[in-house]
Amino acid sequence: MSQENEIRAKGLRLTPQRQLVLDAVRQLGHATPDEIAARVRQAHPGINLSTVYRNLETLEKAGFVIHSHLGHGGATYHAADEASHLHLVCGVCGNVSESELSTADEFVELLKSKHGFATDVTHFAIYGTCKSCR
Amino acid sequence: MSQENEIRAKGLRLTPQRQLVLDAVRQLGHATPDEIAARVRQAHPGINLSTVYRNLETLEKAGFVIHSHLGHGGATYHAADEASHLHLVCGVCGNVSESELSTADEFVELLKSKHGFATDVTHFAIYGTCKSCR
DNA sequence: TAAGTCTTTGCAATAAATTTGCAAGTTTCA
DNA sequence: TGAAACTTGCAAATTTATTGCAAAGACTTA
Repeated sequence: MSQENEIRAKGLRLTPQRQLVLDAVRQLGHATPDEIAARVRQAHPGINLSTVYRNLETLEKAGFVIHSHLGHGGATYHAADEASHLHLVCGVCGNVSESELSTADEFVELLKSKHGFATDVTHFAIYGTCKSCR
Repeated sequence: MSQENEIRAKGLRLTPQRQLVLDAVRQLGHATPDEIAARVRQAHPGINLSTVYRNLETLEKAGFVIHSHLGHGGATYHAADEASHLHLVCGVCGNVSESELSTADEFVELLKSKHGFATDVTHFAIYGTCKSCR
């Protein structure tokens, strides 16, 4: 074989569906399983939603993608190697904006020193009201 | 009438179900609609889940309770007048611990000055790994 | 306190988001 | 290439939450 695929390199089987799901997550930035399925269907119309769910789970275990909780409902996925950031969700307009991880540095430090808690600030959204909705 | 009930005082009708839902939220601290229903059933076995949902919604609009997002799924409710706090959810053991609101003061300030974002830190959980799971 | 009015409840049906069982189809690797 | 292990598609089952309605209950007022 000419060049090792990254998915195979992690000991996973390479299927078109799996590769497409990973590609879609990378292209979409933040996306729900449903949005990811829609994207994959552009190249591979027959893919089943359950296949998308199962691949997201597999890809997350392998470290390719990460999910976080932005809205009031389901998870959204993004590529693990994408520079990560805080998600600021506006409760009024529903918009998701971003902030650098470093914004939370002091806060994370405090939680560690006060409670011994190792925070992953990217996993859940920061909720509030954005500038323009105030 | 002898003494005004707090629920009636807000212009809501006082039903046993409604009072029991409010009581349950207060007693349970953080609880999902399902847990609340289970608690209410101890006193009022026939209550329907949809009644619980509708009352939680009504009680939230009236300012008695507040929901936040702790786990990976649904909302949990707590009394609005309970001293509020940050929710620290451990991804390993699933435990929810608390931290004072003031822990986030600097962080909230930063988000405001950097992005004009008014944060409600109680609404979503802070996710990470707790002391004993590290 | 009984009538009238508006709200709430229980129940059944529905909806949305996932998850699971399984048979058939693929991918790997010796 | 062939056997073993893993994946997929499909349908059915779950879980969590919402909605329509008719019956029951709470309130108000005369």
